Amino acid sequence: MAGRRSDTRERIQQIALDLFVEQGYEKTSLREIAEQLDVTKAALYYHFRTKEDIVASVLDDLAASLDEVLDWGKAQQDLVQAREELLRRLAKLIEGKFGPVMRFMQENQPALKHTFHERNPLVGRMQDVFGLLVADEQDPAAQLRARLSLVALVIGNNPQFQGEADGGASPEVALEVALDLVSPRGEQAGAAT
Amino acid sequence: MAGRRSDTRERIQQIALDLFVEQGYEKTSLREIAEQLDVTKAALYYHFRTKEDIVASVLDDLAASLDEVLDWGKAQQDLVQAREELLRRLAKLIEGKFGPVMRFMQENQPALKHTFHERNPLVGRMQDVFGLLVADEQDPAAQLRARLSLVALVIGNNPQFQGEADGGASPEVALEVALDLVSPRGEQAGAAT
DNA sequence: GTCTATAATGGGATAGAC
DNA sequence: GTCTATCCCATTATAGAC
Repeated sequence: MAGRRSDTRERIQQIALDLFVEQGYEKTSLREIAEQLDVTKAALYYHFRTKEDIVASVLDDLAASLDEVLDWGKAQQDLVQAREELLRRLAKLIEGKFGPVMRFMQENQPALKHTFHERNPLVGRMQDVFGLLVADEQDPAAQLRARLSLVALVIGNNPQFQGEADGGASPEVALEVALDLVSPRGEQAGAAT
Repeated sequence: MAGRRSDTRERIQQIALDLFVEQGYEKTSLREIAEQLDVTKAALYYHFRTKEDIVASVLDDLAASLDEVLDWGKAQQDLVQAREELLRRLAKLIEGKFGPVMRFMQENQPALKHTFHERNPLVGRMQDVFGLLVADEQDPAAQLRARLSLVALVIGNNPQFQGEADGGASPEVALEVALDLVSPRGEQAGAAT
């Protein structure tokens, strides 16, 4: 499915996202994106009406994939047991093609808040993710840990951080740390995995 | 000390930083900063040679305060015991006037990497902080947890996140979570605090 | 120490040919 | 579907008066 008719649109999404992650959304100009694609600015405007729409389309793609995970999670009866699998599925997403998008979101929060304020399809879904991930909604520490578990996955899959570690490992380590953050408090030692 | 002669420079730092955190570094123009201060752009250029210098001066202030904490930490013999106190001192910094700067750093990483690449006085010091915070340098998971502990402090002190939590607490919760992240693995349950 | 006025540059976006 | 050429606008930064 999806064929290959006019993959230019996808090439724009990929190159643009890479540049946005590397240099930031505001610092990256359409001229720069066009140059890397060997096309002109006007060509970009054929595929996307505005610069913002490029980001919006990428965000929509992530939202769609996130919905699959969320639908699965909401259908589970035993949420305590589902939490671990939920985190694994999120990790798979971040290890795959959505790592850059997540990193973009984490490193460009002002742009997301300011330029995409209400048009961001991820805010509500992130709330849902945290809702599934956290055991006791009345426990602020658990709320914070749930957020940190996602941060762990994103940081752990960041090539830059992977280079720093002596051991070298990372996506696996990130998942291990993330799982520990959402596992019930008070009785874990070295179980799971 | 510090008197009050020409507090305009400090007012610029504060207002500018607030706007940088709120809207992002690139989206905030000097005109906007000047308007909030009821002065003109040219006035800013009397106190700071460039827009970048405003950020640099704020970063330098944080670096100086960080050095105090680092000097104390490096002087400790029992690093295992010092780790907890180290984190408390960092928490104090973030609870105080440096919360916005830390949030700025966390939410504007592309700008910091791109525009301040080698001129950022914090990169080396952050490495030092993590070096003190982590027990086993060969353990990638511990490295990641050390980084997350700082993220926890910053997020926990973010007013926006404080509003989300039902309980309401936060700086204390953030410290609790952060401490747990750097405490030796495998034998903690609910101790400390 | 702060102002007005302006230079110089680069950005996003559009019109219309091909 | 991609191009050339152009418009309009905001930005950083400077010059020089007060």
